[in-house]
Amino acid sequence: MEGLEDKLSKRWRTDKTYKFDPETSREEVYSIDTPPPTASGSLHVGHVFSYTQTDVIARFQRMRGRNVFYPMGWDDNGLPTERRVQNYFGVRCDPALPYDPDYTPPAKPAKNDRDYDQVSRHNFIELCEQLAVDDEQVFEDLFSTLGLSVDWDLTYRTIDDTSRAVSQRAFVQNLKDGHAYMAEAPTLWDVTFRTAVAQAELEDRERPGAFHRVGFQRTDAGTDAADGTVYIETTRPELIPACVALVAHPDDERYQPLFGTTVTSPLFDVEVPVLAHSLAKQDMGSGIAMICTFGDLSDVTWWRELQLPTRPIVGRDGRIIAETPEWIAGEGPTKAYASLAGKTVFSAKEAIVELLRDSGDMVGEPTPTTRSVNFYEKGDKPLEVVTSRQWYIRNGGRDAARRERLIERGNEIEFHPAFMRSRYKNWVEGLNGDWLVSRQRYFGVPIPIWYPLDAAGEPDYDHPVLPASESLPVDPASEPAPGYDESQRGQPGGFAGDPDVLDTWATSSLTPQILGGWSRDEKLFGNVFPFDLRPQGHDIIRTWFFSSVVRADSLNDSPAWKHAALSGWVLDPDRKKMSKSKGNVIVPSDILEQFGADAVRYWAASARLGADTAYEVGQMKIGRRLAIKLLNASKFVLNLGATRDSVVASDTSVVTNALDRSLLAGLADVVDQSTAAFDNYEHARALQLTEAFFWTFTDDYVELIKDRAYGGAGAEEQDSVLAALATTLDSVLRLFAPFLPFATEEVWSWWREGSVHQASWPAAEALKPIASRADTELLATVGEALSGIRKAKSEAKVKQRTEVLKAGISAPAQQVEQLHAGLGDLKAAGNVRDLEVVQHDGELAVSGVELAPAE
RNA sequence: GGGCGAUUAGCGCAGUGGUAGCGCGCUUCGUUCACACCGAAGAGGUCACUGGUUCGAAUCCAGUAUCGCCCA
Repeated sequence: MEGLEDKLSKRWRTDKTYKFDPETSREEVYSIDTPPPTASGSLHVGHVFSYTQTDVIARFQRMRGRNVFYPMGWDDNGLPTERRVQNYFGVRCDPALPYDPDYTPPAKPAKNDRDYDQVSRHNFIELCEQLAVDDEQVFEDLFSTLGLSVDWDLTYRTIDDTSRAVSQRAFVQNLKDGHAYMAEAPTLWDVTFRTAVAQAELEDRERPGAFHRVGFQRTDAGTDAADGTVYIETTRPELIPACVALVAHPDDERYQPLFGTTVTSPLFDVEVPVLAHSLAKQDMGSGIAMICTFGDLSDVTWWRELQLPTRPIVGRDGRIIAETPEWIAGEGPTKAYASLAGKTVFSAKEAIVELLRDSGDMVGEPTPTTRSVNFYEKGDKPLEVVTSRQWYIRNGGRDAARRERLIERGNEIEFHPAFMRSRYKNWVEGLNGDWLVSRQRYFGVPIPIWYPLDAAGEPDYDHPVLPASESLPVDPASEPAPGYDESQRGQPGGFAGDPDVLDTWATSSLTPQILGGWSRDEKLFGNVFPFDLRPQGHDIIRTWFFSSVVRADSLNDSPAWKHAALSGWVLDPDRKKMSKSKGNVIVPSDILEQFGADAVRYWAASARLGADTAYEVGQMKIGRRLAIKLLNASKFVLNLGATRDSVVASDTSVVTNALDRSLLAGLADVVDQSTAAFDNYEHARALQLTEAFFWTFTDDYVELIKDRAYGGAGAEEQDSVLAALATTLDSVLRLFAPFLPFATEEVWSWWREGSVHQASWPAAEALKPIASRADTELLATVGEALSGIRKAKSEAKVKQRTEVLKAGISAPAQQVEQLHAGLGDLKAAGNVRDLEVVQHDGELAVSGVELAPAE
């Protein structure tokens, strides 16, 4: 096994074994839209696992005669790369700095990120590009060693010129068609990364908090003197200055009398209405809540549906806005606000609790509680909701008809396994807003938009300036808007470039368009789109899968793919998800080195699609054993004299022996079943079938026919055996080729021309004439008898080669016939001198074994 | 709280209506000219639980429990 990966993967590269032929037609093509991995992330065993499963399918389709379009790309666009570049080089982007063409990063990054080098946006992007290329080489080497049958000539990057152009073109197209729009709206905001965050990037986390019981004064207290105070319980008292209303459930009798009245907020004396809304929870706290702009997504819903004013107090830096807002007036309120201004929300909370305590507006002590809080999946501070101007793509989140349409798109795609479709459906049904695609970052695809500036220098957002399609990709931060000169940038009457980049998903959702040649090579696009296969993990159905469906629907009015193959996850042996923090991550290059690619592939391919699978070294050892067994058994078969010419083709008359016919009938059956399994995207089943057949072949058949193969029963019998051996080896190599590409290719090279990976998938047709007059059970029966003889020797604790002087086999009539057909082979393999077969009802049994005395 | 899935031998898994399977591990034996990175043989399971449908259920239905994932 050693050395095969290196030798053969180089040969495949040189010979362009996996090259896609562009001169083709749609029916010939099998196209695969692999989600490009993030090369700046760490390589983990999950990559090896899922990419192997895809490759197995690709190899099968190629052998079935399809022109396989199987590119690999690198998703090097976006935050993970930015982060890695910052830490790797010790730099930080300051977009205000000018470009320094001679810049070199520090030899060693500063320990504290405060001391990182400040670099211009252009320099920062250069560093991203530089590091991404290095990272990608590591991935490519690994995938080559693993034996992925990717056409490396088609490699792409989600940040390269083509991808940027396609991404921008698609965005402009969406904008023209009304699928993209700009809006000023409450937006989930990560204060650490200073960027907006989309619904798909959200994560709920449990966080400790505390209910603060705070009183609001009724403005009609004079008329209803009983009690002029309404108590709310809030976990975010620091947002009291942002309060715009109180809300209770319409059925809540305690508060029904208050609906339509107003109250004033403590400390700030702002008058707000008391309103009813069904989203308010009667059993939560005191049953009445304050609505702030904005504490969380419920606030956003209330604000929108109850048409409330906006009173934001949290800035994009996560701090309370410094200037006193206009709605806070009077000496007391102004002073109270001043003591919060500029503080983080955390400090502001402490400060306001003190104020409320002193003023007596807070009753009792805060009650600890746990609540779930929105986080950006990559962030570690709770998200704030801020109002800002952002770009959106319509995804059905605000439009039920469109949601239905996208669910229907999902129904047009065949999921493997089928139950995964409900993940998609559930996600689409649960959407609550459009897809926010602007990101306030640097390393990404720039939003290809400029805005005219009016006489006062204010941007006119209603009349954005779009680039011409042929000028893409563009960078509005460094290129002037069409029809303007760079000198007019930022000048009254001039223009401004949109400073943001697109969400990475806005580009990665376009991999079918990027690699299929959309808008650049319509002939190619017509031949590969919609893609036959989308392989991916089930965890990214809501992100990658969904966003791709959205784009293909809006741009191409089509589903993006015909089939989706969802891989499971790799779990550690304790069935926990592997993660860096748990320290249970396996380095793929180590296991490839240790067990060999075929062995690792065997482990990955023996898992069904969708099945989460334990990382198991034992399974790789089995794979390694299988690969070695295949090499050894093949060597043996070929040394017996089997050649290419021994393989049975149209003339099947050479196979005269019934046992040989039985083997080939079994082979025909395995070919049929394995093909059906593959067609059904059940590669694990195909592997299992072939493997079981192969072990029967080596353990029973090969043992039985050795004497005949050496010529012990004459030339005709020998020819029959050699034909059966060669035919079986030929098919078995093809059946195993998708799983064990290295071992099968090595064996193929010993006796055949070209590559097994360009050979055709075996067809049972040629074997049908043999199978039709064969007894498929014969081999199993004779094998069972052989086992009986071996057992007698095993129990007598003698060597297996010990001669048997005399033995008897009793079996039902049908099996007696089978045993007679294989009697010569059985006697030779068991080294039996005198073997008597008698008919007897009941199970086959070996008895009366007389062993020759030990020497 | 909602959705989806899993539960079969010590471990990892296959098995969608007809006598419970595979591999590892374990026990015993064995270096015959393909293979010690090996071979042969063997032991080992109330198919999570409770009901139901059926002549017959690991398999279909309902419920329960435990675990996992996704979403609130």
